[in-house]
Amino acid sequence: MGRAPCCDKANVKKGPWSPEEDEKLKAYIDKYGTGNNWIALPQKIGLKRCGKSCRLRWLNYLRPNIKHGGFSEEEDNIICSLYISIGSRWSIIAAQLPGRTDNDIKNYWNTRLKKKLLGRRKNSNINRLSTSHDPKDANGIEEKSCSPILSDSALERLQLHMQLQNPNLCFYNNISMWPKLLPLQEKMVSSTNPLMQISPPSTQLGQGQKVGIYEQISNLNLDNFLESSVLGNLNNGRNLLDSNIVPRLDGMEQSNEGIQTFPGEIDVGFQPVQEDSIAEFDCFKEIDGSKGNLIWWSNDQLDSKSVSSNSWDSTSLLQSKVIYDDYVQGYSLEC
DNA sequence: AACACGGTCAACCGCTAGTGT
DNA sequence: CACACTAGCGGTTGACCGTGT
Repeated sequence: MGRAPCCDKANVKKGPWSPEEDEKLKAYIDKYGTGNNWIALPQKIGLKRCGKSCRLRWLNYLRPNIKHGGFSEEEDNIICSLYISIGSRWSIIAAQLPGRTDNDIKNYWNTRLKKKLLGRRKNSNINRLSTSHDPKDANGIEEKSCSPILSDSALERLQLHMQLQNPNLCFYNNISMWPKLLPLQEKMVSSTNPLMQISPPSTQLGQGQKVGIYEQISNLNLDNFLESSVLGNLNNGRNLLDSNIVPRLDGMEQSNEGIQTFPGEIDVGFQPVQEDSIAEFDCFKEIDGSKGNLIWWSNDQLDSKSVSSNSWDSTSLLQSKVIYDDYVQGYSLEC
């Protein structure tokens, strides 16, 4: 037994809205409001439309102060930042952009922004994938393509991750991009965190360089880092980059919220140690030539209602694992 | 001029969470 | 507690339009 339809589809008009329909809907809502019942609304007005359709039309088009098109560079950066951080939570992203609808942002991302950001990177990534794995096996027999089968979303975010890893742009590899830690913070971080005492061979210091928290992070799993930053942000209500952070590398299983443990991987989590200390964080400038800042968002900057109402926590955990698996699958030497 | 193709965007669809009974 | 119903969300579709051939 299927679900009952929300409306009588036989008597419901579909397709583009006429100006008359718009006027009816707008006039009614202006006068009476939605009455918190979209299903009943079209009958009251005398519109042969589904309630859902009315709602969508109002929210995406008729609502006051709606902006269409003409996204500013600042808006671009906000969308990019949030997409990298939280993925396709369009409603959350839209909540940060007054006058923009989730539908608008979704369309804008899918049709323009994604291409703008990924387009230039695409070729180099393809090259990397094709050259990093010999298409022929030891016997010279051409293998079936081992190109990673990534979900679109995972691929996009992976590519953006890689974009952030660009040696010329990435803050992991570019010390000048590292956020400035307050002296006290740096001291706290280095004195309390075992990670800071671990200096892998790859982190030999060059002149004028320092090994700090961010370089240590760079030796860890990138996805863990990014996903943990998001999880730390939303699950704990604290922002990795707003607060000070302490990556954890203690080899112990962690079950705390916001701490992810992937099989066979170093356990990486982040603990805020000083919430009122805000590190400067402008390291994502000029990604793909953009002059603006990419912004990492703290929980209080996000609409916590929409976040929580979206069951974000559980899905993000799953999603991050999927992305992580995709990443491993895609770039595994076994491939 | 006619056609093909690709980009854009409004609208629809199906699913899920929340709420009321 | 179970069920029904609704709002809201993200993915997808299809019409429209501009551009290239």
